[in-house]
Amino acid sequence: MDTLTALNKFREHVAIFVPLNDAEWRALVPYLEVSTLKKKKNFAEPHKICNHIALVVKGSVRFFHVKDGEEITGYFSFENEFATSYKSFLTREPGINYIQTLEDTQLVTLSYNAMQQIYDDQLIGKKMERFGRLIAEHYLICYEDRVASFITQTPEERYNKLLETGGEVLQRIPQHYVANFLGITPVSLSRIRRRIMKISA
Amino acid sequence: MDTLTALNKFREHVAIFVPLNDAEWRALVPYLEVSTLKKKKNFAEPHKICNHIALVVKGSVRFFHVKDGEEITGYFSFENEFATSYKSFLTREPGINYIQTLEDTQLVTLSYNAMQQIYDDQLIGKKMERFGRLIAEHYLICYEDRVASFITQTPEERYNKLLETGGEVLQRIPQHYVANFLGITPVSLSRIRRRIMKISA
DNA sequence: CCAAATTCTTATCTTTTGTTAACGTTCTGA
DNA sequence: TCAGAACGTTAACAAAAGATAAGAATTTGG
Repeated sequence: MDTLTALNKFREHVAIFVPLNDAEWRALVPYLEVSTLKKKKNFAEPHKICNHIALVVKGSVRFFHVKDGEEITGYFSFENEFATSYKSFLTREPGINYIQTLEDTQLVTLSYNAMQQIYDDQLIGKKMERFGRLIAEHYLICYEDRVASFITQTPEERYNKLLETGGEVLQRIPQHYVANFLGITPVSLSRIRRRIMKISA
Repeated sequence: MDTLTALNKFREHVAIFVPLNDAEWRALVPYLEVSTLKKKKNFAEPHKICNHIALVVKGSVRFFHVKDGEEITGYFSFENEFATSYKSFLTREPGINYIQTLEDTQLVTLSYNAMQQIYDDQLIGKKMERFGRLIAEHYLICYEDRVASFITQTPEERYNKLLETGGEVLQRIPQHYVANFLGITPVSLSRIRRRIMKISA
């Protein structure tokens, strides 16, 4: 995808939260960067400050922790979703997880410094504050649901819910990543699937 | 606590995120409400839209779901912490959980409508957009950590971490609420505690 | 194209958790 | 003040999950 198309995808996606007129868009563009990462390249790493927030315009990324040498996958971002190691990005402290591309992936990114400049911009500052707020609120809601699912549901219930609602993850992601995402081991997910098979059969 | 003291506590707490000068504060005050709830009163309920965000200036509240007639506690807010059923508040859809006072509690609240008016206010709109953003970002980070703990840690590890870091919850909250908070049953937490006792003894 | 790596399932065994119930203690509200 | 409710622990059993390993199928990368 060429740079212009990528930028336009970004504009479209931002418009879901705050529509920008042409003048505002022109003010924003200089802050944006378009980058392409090959498969299995890191966008964020532990012990490093995550300096960018990215919109995935093509491809996908995976969030994971490494514990005792094992990768534990926590999240995914597909096309038209944002990705950043939020805590590290916001606090300017080293992060604790990887964000890695699952395939060749194109990103439109904003650096932390660019973000702060934008917030203080005369023309678009207020609108972008709102944008930042709405993005944070959006992901806050996602996490609220997710924490609720960990507290109120069994792994099997979480998987069933994922079957009902979530398409993309189940289609495009290896099952052992999904297991981590649900908070269980791959072996355990395999057993849950068999259990469900037997019941519905 | 009298109304003026409560409002000043609110101002102080907001100042952590965005300091307000006197003119700005005077513009904000008319939107604020101070209310007192007796112990075990609901601030939010399932099937009802949560219309307010609250700062707890005195007392404490507990978030919980009800599943199969059982209460499952997910969170607490103590003094100088905000409380709202975020998803319901933001999406204007009925919530799925209770928020209930644990003791006689005093709150400074903002209604959803007030919030929207404030965001569009000429004088303080931009600053309050930032405030809303920073609050959402703050709680987003809390949730990011919490989800990571569910994915990467065992219940025992989560409890040990809580012992290290969290004071207030452990001091002021019945143990079976803490168990829910950790994603396990009260019986299981009791066993974990015994296990830890034996090791450290 | 083929060897190596990855993925998923299955089995076995161990550990942990859930469930239910009992018991003593503490708290609470009428 | 006093009876009932709530709380924490423990026990016994069932269910589920973790750990490890083996094996088949698939994918991948050189």
